[in-house]
Amino acid sequence: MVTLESKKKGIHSANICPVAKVADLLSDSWTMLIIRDLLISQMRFCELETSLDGISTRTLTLKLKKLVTEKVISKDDATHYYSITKQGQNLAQIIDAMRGYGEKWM
Amino acid sequence: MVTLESKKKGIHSANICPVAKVADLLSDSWTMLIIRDLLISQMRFCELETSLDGISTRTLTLKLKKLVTEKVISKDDATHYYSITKQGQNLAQIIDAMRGYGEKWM
DNA sequence: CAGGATCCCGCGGGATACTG
DNA sequence: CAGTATCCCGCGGGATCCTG
Repeated sequence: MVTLESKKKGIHSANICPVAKVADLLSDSWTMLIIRDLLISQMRFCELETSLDGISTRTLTLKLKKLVTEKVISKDDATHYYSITKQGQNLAQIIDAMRGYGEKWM
Repeated sequence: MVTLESKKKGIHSANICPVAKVADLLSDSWTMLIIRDLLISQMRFCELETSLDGISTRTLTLKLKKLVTEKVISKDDATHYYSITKQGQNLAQIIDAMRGYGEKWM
């Protein structure tokens, strides 16, 4: 019953807590890695597939769609390139903070 | 087959990319919210249960155990209080970055 | 190459009941 | 209150095949 609700209004009172909102967005690790890659340069589907070793086409498709919907990335329909939007670039701070922690403590 | 491996060495070549490591640690949203709460003050099991509206006892138990193992939080066995470790406090930068993005863009 | 469509399995995690 | 122990279900996501 939580599951059904959470589909609509986001998990864990995501509508009030900004941290929860982002947690909901990034709650699977593939998503963060896609963003990590696209922050470096635009990439095509198969490039991401290679970089994200092990991801299935289905999952990559779904994650990319979600990120496009969230305006984090955009797709050039002519060239088939995915790239970070201006909004999405703000996620760099999160990724950087993660990298900092990971390098130091893990 | 990925699943079995990933249990040992972490998901998505987590052993080489620091971002992937942290992504693996934070790959479920409950974990981030637990950290968010404990960054504010130490809390007991039932307090977390209340704050994290909707979490099951089983899940909270598992997440807390994992975080203790990761040296992110620690438990006082006498008082039953959970609190952030010094190492864990470094996660504040990630949480803050998340809050910043969430407030501005979501 | 870029995805859509299916099929299917595992495990993350909820509900509930019980113990120290 | 602070968990532990089961039982069970849903869906996230892998594998595979097909299309433009």
